[in-house]
Amino acid sequence: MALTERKKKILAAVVAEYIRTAEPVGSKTIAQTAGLGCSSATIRNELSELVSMGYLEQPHTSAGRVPTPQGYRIYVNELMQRQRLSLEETEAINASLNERLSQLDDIVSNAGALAASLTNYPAMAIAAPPPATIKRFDLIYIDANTFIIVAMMSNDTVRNKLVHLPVSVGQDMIQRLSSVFNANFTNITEERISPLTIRAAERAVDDTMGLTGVIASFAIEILSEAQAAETCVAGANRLLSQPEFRDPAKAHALMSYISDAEHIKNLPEVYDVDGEGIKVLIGPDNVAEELKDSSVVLASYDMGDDTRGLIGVVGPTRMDYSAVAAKLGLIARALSERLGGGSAPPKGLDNKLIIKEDTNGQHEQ
Amino acid sequence: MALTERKKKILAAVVAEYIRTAEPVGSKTIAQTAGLGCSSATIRNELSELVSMGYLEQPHTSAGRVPTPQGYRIYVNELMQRQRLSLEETEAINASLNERLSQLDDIVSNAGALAASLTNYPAMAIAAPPPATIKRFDLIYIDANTFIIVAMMSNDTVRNKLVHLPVSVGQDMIQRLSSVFNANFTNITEERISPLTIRAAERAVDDTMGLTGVIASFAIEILSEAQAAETCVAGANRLLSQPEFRDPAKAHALMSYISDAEHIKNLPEVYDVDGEGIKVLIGPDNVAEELKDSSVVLASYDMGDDTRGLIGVVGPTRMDYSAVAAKLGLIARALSERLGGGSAPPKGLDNKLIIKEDTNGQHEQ
DNA sequence: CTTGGCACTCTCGGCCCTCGAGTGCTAATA
DNA sequence: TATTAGCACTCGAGGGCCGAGAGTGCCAAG
Repeated sequence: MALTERKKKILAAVVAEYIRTAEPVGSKTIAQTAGLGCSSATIRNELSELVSMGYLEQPHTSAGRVPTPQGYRIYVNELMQRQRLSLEETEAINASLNERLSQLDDIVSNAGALAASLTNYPAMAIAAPPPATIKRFDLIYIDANTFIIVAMMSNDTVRNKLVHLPVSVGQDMIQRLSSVFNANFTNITEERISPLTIRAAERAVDDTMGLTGVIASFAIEILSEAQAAETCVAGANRLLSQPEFRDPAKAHALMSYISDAEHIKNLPEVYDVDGEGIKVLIGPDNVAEELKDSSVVLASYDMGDDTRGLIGVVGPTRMDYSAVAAKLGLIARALSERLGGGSAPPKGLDNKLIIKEDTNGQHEQ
Repeated sequence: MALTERKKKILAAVVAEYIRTAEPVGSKTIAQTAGLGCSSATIRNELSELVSMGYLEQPHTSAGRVPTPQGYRIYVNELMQRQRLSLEETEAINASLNERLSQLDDIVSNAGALAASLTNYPAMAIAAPPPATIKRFDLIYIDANTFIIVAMMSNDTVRNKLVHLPVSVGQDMIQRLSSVFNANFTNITEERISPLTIRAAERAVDDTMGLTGVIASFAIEILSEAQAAETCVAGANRLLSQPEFRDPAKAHALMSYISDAEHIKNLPEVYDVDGEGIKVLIGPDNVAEELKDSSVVLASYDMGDDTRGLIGVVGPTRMDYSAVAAKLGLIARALSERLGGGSAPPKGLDNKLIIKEDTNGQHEQ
């Protein structure tokens, strides 16, 4: 049986009210709020049909109705009115975006943190960059025992490493190493670097001190890092403000699950979000057992370099889909605008320097 | 009144048992477990004195005893036997350490994650590095529109930035910029870089395109970043496995507090942990209102370069202090061994290359 | 000083009851 | 045929009551 117009209105009202209050919704409430001119008895009849159609259910005989996952599905796909964010909200979001993204240190984790703070649900962000290669090596000679490897990558990031040597090395050797690596180790993928090619390079520069190996392993390391998906999870604690996680055991289970970036990285559903769209996974839609009682909303954005980034939010099935979708959509669009658009410089920056950078200093022995 | 030997034993038994079970401890339990040959009636007398001395309290008249913060204090300072970690545990910890720290990407967050997973409490890690300066600039000319800035810092990390120019620049200009910056902007702190000095440099190289400003702002940026304390919080969700956080409101409050690195960074108590010691802050010892019901255990370790790092753990006052102290101590010692010891290379590595590195690539427009 | 004994206190869990929200059904009505 | 008012029914939440059990404090005897 198809949904009559009135059934749709009633279903929408039930879902909206349940999202608001987290309590089963009764016929009387709907008669009052939904504003269709009929009595609660009529609504009751409709409700019980919606139950038998599988869109609603009753926790027990004398309780109100609660949406089923199918009910949410219909709501999300057809009934929900696209929430128009108020001007203030849009402003606020843009302000946060500007503030957070001015220091573009780590887009992934910033996008995640932003989504979490705007939606008040735990958020995650993923970026799986396209395979990168090294475009060019530079070896900077510091002193007889020290040099720096600088590698410029095909995606225009730069990586470096400081090498201290227990033995002395001449500037000429550094020179030779540099040209051999530029000749043989640029524009190739990780798997093309083999012990064989390394031995060959070693012989070519007459290296008896293992320098070739050091540079090669640095190359391997940054190549494999460059293709690893970056993930971040932010604001997991926000789960606790949701009444459905009043039970600490439940809360703990889900929080532990989503707090582990490995889990997120391995979610298959994450990898088929199409283009600009927003994807909503409701309860059992989720593949992971731990998420079967929760919902996930995902939005993708253009990171430039043919990369798409993904931001998402996790919450109870009783999630405020329309607000979340609106906010994620806004963030995704804003990010696409800022980062995307191929290699053309973003408007308004034409006469400024365009900079890609690599930062962060660490130690290693 | 001083604590008699027997009172000490009884107090220790109460605290230990309460830590184990999270339930008030009765006189009978102690008579049986503590193994001092006297009856529960005797213990009762002693217990009530311990109550009037302020080391124990009763939730209600007919319940067992629970330690007060002062009780924990005495326990931690005098009564607790230093837990000897079993061989397996030590092995396990060392194994994790080796695995996690082999990729020394980010010591701070790795140390935090490690402490959390070993103790099963939320953990935090902080490192406030000593002020660093730039030792040397290298500008790598890529093409007429592109160059890379490489800055080697006094703490032997290397930072870099890729600069795209909307105009063409000759290799000679890059050359000149490099020598001016090496002459005027090395070995100085951030505040010594002023608009004035930048203007001077600009004139010196005859720069009309703002290149000087770009390099100078990069210098400012990395100098200020280098002196910012790095912080990380890991495993906040572990709080939920503690019975004292069965109440979601409490759990949420504390989790939100500790999940925010800014809060952690600003904890004053964090900054006066002396040398090798382990510091235990019990309930009201904490300055932050949010931590008054919880305890914090802190251990510091030597990161080399005269820097001390800090790892800590947050939990209910009913924390297993002796296990936590033992584990944090072990981690701190292991880290000190690996990272510390001034600039002398760690033993066993003498004939290997010693490497300090800087990695991580990012974008900026 | 210690200890067995005993009365007392307080919490916890189970049980019962009432209250109220909400339903489903029926019969009357438009 | 669709709607509605009315009414009996169901079920859970909350409150009060009670008994069991754990633990205490005190007393008098060893």
